Amino acid sequence: MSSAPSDAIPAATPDGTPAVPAAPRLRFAPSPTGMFHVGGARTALFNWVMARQSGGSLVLRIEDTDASRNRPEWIEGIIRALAWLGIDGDEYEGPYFQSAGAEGHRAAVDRLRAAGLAYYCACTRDEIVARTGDAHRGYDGFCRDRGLGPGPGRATRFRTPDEGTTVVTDLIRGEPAFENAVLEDFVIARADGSVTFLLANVVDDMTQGITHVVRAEEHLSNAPKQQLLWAALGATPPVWAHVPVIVNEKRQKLSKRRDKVALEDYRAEGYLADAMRNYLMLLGWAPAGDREIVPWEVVEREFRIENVNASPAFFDVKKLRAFNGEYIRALPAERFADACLPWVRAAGWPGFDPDVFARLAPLAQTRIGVLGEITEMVDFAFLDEPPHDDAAWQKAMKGPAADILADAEKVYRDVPWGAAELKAGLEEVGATHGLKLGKAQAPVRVAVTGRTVGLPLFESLEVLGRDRTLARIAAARARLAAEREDG
RNA sequence: GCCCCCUUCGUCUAGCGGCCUAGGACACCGCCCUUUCAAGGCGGCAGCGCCGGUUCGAAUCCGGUAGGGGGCACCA
Repeated sequence: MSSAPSDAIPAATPDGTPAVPAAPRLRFAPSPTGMFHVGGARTALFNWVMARQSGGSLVLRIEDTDASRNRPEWIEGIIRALAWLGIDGDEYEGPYFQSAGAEGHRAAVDRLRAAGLAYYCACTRDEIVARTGDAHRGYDGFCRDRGLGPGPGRATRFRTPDEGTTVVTDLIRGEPAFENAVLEDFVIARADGSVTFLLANVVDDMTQGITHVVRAEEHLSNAPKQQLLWAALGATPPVWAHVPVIVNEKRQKLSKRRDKVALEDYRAEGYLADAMRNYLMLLGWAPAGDREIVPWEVVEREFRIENVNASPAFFDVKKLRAFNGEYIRALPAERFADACLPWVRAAGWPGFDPDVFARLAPLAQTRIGVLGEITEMVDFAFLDEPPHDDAAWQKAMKGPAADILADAEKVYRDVPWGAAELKAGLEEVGATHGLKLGKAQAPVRVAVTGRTVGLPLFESLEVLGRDRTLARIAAARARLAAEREDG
């Protein structure tokens, strides 16, 4: 993080007021209530890039106050996923845990109450709904001026102003204005004394010196409430940036239940971190010029939060996959082979041979979109018999297939064992049956690899070796003969 | 119902008053290359939601309208 502070991130003062901290402080504050998802990843990336390009800092805060929904493995999942994307431990301060700040949170609530800016409320949800007749009407202010003291079942509400407007300065959306009158008196502390998100989040941002809050759009309506809290607590609110949500094909916010959103899942399928983060950054933003696939340095240099599109972006797995293919192809051959190893090993083939794999891998590099697909490309070489695929068999083993196989077996018995010779040999075989190579290779391919499509055939045969190739052709001939007899 | 946000090809975007008969990418469709399939090359299809206004001139500015989205918990 050597670069000098730049003007990349607009300062924290909307209007001429002085004082902006020299270095911006940003934060990523996920709550560990499930698998870390792509939306969170994008938000983290945005924050990270902004911190780096401005010479500021990033803090990671785990908002773990809802004990019933948190799990330690999800916390680890967040940290692991961030590291995968390049945001490892020395890229941020923390992780801090929100649960550790409970004392400060309560103190803030006490201060607010002492100042008359918050009050005890004894209303239950049912009572409120019964009075307002609408589950979405918000709090009606029933306990506002009852002067209630502490007691069982009594939450604490923040007293929102009756008049005026709260204007939120947002780097992406301009200055959304909210009438204070429509802001309900929201709960800041539950009956059991624990504080809610709205308050804890603000207190933590304050104590951690956060100057820029970059988070998902779903929080936009929380911003005026939180800004009021900042002011009530005597601090200058941060600059906000609410990034548009990521949506599915139905244009709805990605949901853990409906959509495939876990970063882990994509990683497990064989998406490369570089491809993923490049793609994620392009959701709502684009580098200068007609470029999309760019080195991370370019992203860090050119990204501007103000240029992020304010409308929701569709998470297009097809495009992600295309990006991934580009990144896979750009890998040096050895790096590609190494990158595939986890999937290849997980396949558990007893006959696996790293040297054979190293020879096959380059042939597969232009043929897969995600690393996980490597197994179906090379499995034939490590199984005792080619994989079974009836559809492929039916398609290839008709017409002159039996004769081609017979001739091929004959020729391959003593042709010099090299791809070029194997190709020439089969070309000749095909010619005697009036077939071009494209047709003639089909039965051999299915006989040896079990599939109708795959790696270049002759190179594959070369790697497989004469004995195994011949054995497979013979086996296919036998099966064909048996089928003919049956009917 | 209330509040807020959003609106360029199917999708992600470039565009920030004339360079736009709107550019790129993914997807899709052709053709070429070719041992299958990819990759690669070439070409094609396709868009400024709508209505007013401002202006010599609008995708770009303003106002409406329609549509979409987010939020409205003692969750975060």
